[in-house]
Amino acid sequence: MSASKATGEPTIDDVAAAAGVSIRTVSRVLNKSPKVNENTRRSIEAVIAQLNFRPSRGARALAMRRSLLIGLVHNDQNALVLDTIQRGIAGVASRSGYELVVHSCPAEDSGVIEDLVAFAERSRVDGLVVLPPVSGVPGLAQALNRIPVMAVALSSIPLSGFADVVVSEERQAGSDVARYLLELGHRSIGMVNGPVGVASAQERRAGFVGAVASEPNASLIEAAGDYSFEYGVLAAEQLLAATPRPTAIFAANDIMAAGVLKVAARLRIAVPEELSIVGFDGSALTRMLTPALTSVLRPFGAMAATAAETLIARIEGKDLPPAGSHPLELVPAESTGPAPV
Amino acid sequence: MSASKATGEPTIDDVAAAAGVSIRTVSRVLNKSPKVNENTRRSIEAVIAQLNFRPSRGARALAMRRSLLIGLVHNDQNALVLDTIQRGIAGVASRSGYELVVHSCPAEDSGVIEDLVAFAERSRVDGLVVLPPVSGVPGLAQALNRIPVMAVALSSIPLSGFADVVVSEERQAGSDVARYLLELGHRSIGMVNGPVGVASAQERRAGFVGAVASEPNASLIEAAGDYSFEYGVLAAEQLLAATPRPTAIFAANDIMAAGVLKVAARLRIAVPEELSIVGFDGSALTRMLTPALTSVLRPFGAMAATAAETLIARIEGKDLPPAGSHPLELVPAESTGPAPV
DNA sequence: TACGCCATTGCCAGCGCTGGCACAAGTCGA
DNA sequence: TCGACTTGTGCCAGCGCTGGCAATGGCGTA
Repeated sequence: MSASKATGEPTIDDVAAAAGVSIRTVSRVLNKSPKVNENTRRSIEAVIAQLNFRPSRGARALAMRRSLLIGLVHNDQNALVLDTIQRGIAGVASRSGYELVVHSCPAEDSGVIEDLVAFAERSRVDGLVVLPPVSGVPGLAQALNRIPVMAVALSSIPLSGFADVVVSEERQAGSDVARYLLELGHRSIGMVNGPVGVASAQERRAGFVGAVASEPNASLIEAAGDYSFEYGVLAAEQLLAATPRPTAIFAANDIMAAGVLKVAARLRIAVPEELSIVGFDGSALTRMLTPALTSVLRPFGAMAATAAETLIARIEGKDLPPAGSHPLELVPAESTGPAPV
Repeated sequence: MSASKATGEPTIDDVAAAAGVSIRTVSRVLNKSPKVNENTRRSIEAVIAQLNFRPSRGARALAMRRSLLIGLVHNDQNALVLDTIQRGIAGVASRSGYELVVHSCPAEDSGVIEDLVAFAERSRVDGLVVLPPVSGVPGLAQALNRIPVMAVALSSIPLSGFADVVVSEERQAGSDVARYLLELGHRSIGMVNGPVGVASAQERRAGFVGAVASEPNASLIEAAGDYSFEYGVLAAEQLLAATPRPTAIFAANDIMAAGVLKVAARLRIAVPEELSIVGFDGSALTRMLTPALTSVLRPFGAMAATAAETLIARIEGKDLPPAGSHPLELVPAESTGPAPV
């Protein structure tokens, strides 16, 4: 009954004793139950603050049959925005009493599902947030059907089998980029695509391709990509060897755009005078490159927060309107300019 | 007694029943206790595999009076290497039954300690790994004295008050960079320093400054920095306005080096013909810049793994020899060359 | 005045696991 | 052959918390 039986930490019993109520009432306060008298609540809260009491996560998890943990799964393709995303999720999660457990996927495709399932079972998280390109792995949703899973930044194409995805307006953004380049006078345009399995990349592409096609004089060449810098380099070498050489290239993420920029420098093609380059993500990288990269800003923090909110609602069995879509914003910088005459 | 009382998950009781032993013996197998007969162990492991049983983290934590959670604290200065570090920690942790909980610190200095203490109490992690520059916050070690804390990438200077730090050979690396630049013929040299509170940055600086000073004809100008890109830009503007203008600049991390590169481009100073630039960290950024950045590769994954191993040993009360130091490697790339004549 | 109802609060029984013993069985030297 | 060990296993008692009731007290209403 007295203070801190084993660990030295105060327990709910200590709080109850000090406040002169039963532990059940303290528990109600902790869980924000409405069935507690306002005065009682206040006095208990005062005792909690005074004792610096924190409920034991383990005991709570055991009694509630939940772990109060949310998992985040990603791989290093997201390195540049990982912090933003983690912050977005952790903020929402901690407000609801959850903590964020992260797991990096192996880089290779093979074994991703096994690895993820093992992680989910081992860590006993209550729900999972998955970032692309991991979320594009076929069969993932099925393999993880024991717990709620949210995918961030997938498009509205229900390709992936996930019940819940946080969407952003990829198609619109793709067509925005195309129109921007067309208005600058570009007619010979290249595109470095994102991974085939990632739906958002496909929507982005669809928006871009559609808008370019609407201009009769414009031609488009595409190259495959997987979001990696190396692939950006490869794709750029391919595109810049084409005849006629593109005067503008849209890369599906900033990292591949950096690869394009790198190749342009090596080939002594002036950016933006001879070649305009547009990236995607609006990551910190855009500022660091020379010239600074024109890119499409994706609100990763907000998207992650939305994902976390929806996920927690699902875990707790609440109904929440489906997450609305997030707008994307084209941010012009130094890497784009009028088409050369 | 029968299967899966509440959550549908198999419990240790199910395993014990199926294997025809008591739950205590199953528990011993789970905890790798040596006091189990080899045959018994094998048959229990078979049942565990067959039932796909995973011990409940909550129950385990409650009974062991530990959360089996390790916290990682960082802020976005580490964005580029965050994934590597998380992977390094998570790998070691999961092998020992721990999971990694991450927390991003607020960017502003004020309130970092309060935020961290709140996180540590709320999440009930068993131990914490702290990355710089967060680890350089004065008073942090004292505030977190309830749980073991490891700091990664601090130097051997016991400035910070942490009992355990994973060190790397910062001083040596600093002097390596200096000698490298001196051998290339540079005599007018600039340095963009790291944050004042971060001991590793100070050691690095000491090694660099000392080695430059050993060359009688060499002169050094320094500028303050805080690891951010913006500060790299500011520092570069300052250094490149000096007379005589430095022919080489060493930045305390890659991100600030990117800022220097940016300013050089803006001022139309050719790199490396007129100005050599050396970064620090060996992050992915080095490849993405043009010219590719000469940098010092820090083995973040290995350092993180060492930190995790030592931390877990401390949590479990084991004795472990203090973490050895990690060597750093200068990796020449395109941003450095002979001093202009 | 008696009854039913609502707002609060307390009691009991676990959640699934591990620590500390006690105990059964086998081993060995005297 | 017997006690003294060693090895392997089982039993009991929680760890700190929450869920489902039952219990309490105050009040309006018939």
